[in-house]
Amino acid sequence: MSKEITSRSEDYSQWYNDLVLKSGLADYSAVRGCMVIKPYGYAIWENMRDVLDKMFKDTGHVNAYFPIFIPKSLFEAEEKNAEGFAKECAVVTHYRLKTDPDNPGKLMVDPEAKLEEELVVRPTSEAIIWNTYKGWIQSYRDLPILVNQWANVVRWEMRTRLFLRTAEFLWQEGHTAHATKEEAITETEQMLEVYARFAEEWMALPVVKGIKTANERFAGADETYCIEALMQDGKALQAGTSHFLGQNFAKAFDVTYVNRENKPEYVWATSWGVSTRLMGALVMAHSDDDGLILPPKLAPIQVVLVPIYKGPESKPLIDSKAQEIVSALKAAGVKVKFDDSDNSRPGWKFAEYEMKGVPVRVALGLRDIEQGVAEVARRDTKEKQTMPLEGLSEKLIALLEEIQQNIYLKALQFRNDQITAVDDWAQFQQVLDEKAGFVSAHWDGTPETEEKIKELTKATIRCIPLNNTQEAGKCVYSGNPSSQRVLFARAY
RNA sequence: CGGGAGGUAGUUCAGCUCGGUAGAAUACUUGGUUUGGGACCAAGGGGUCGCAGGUUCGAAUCCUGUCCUCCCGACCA
Repeated sequence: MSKEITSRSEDYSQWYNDLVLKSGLADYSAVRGCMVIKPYGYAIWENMRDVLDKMFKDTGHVNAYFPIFIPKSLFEAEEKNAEGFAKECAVVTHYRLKTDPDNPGKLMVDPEAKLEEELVVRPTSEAIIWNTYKGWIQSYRDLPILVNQWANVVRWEMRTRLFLRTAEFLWQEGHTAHATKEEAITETEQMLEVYARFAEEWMALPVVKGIKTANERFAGADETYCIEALMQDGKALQAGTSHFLGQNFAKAFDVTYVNRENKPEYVWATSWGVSTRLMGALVMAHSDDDGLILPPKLAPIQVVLVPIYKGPESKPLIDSKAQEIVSALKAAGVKVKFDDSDNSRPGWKFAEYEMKGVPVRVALGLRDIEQGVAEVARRDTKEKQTMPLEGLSEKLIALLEEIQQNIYLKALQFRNDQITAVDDWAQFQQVLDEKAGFVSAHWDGTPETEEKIKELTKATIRCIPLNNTQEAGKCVYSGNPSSQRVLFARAY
């Protein structure tokens, strides 16, 4: 059939592309580097968004929306931030088209309609937001400001991959303003914790919480916190970041407040974000050669019910029994689909829903009904079992929870097996080439060594884990003294 | 942005070397038989050959340009 997926062992990249395209998550578009997120993929993103949005609100944040266009003069105000993004900015220079006199029926950019000041299409919104915050903040009584926005951003990437790196992507960006450094740092850490909890409890994706080195830090931040996940091919993926921005943006945009002593102070800032890249992480973390494996808590369809008809007279009986099951599951809040479509047979449906990663499939035929049972298949292990119809919905709900737990534990074990402590340079390279995953090694703390290691092995320091054990050692590359191990990996 | 590969029916692809007016499988539509792991029979519809130029009596095929995708590299919070 045309739905064949390239196996992971044959070509991991192709496997990923096949999965995304053939399970109906996304499509390529007519625009370079930009994808169409299809309804099935968008449904997963909506689930992620809804959960995160609630978590943000539970921690005191509110949503707002800022413009997609940022005047160049605002964008360049915070120099490091501007420089960091300059190479990948889309820029609007004109505001009008006109018919092309030399090419009937075609349009051209109207040279008369040049903007006085170019508009940068936001690669991130710190500039426009801090320019706005200046007007919102006068006194310590105006702080903190805890705002999040759900938006699209554009980063003109040279090489794109579905979900993992696209020119346009969807994300949320939180931007907070605080009176004190301590409060801002607490906020940064709190949001990292939110991301980690979301990844582990909802995506079933174990992550390492850590701090980025200066080289890997967000442009304009004093400190970047991150959650790092490991994909099945042993490459690391940065799944979310939370930045302590210090007073950099407050100074660039002159945002001050007066404290209780009526003295002006610069405001402290944070920003934090996760994007549709999480979709890529979700796909790569759990899925297999037969298709997606989705964690039940984020799956658009948690249970699919496939009827097995036998002769036209069986349909009413099977349908009515199926409806009972559907009603019970729906009443319990389970997202269930009853696929009674007649244009494909059961075997085809089985394969299709496996491809789409639906966690649980229930098959129901005359034989089952006679015996008062149904055939239940779980996607994560491919195991089938027979369950009594009596109390079926409770059993299915328990099974969904078990699947959620199982794929997390499986990913956790894989991740833990893929952290290798290494103490000499030859072994460092060998582990990267032959085993991949995270390499835990001593580093002398200098950007030069980090750069050199990247140049030689393509591995970067993914993070310095939070609450890292302090132990004396020697840098795996330079041999200089080091006080702790850091995690290296080749990354997406 | 450099190197390589590709773009022909909804999809996967053949046809291109050697120019002669478009083909398979599958999907789709209709009717029928079916249904416990990707059903079968019969009939039917569907493509400005990525786009734009050029060569030619004639271009999917040859030439030029351009857009999109994949792989590798450089780049990337």
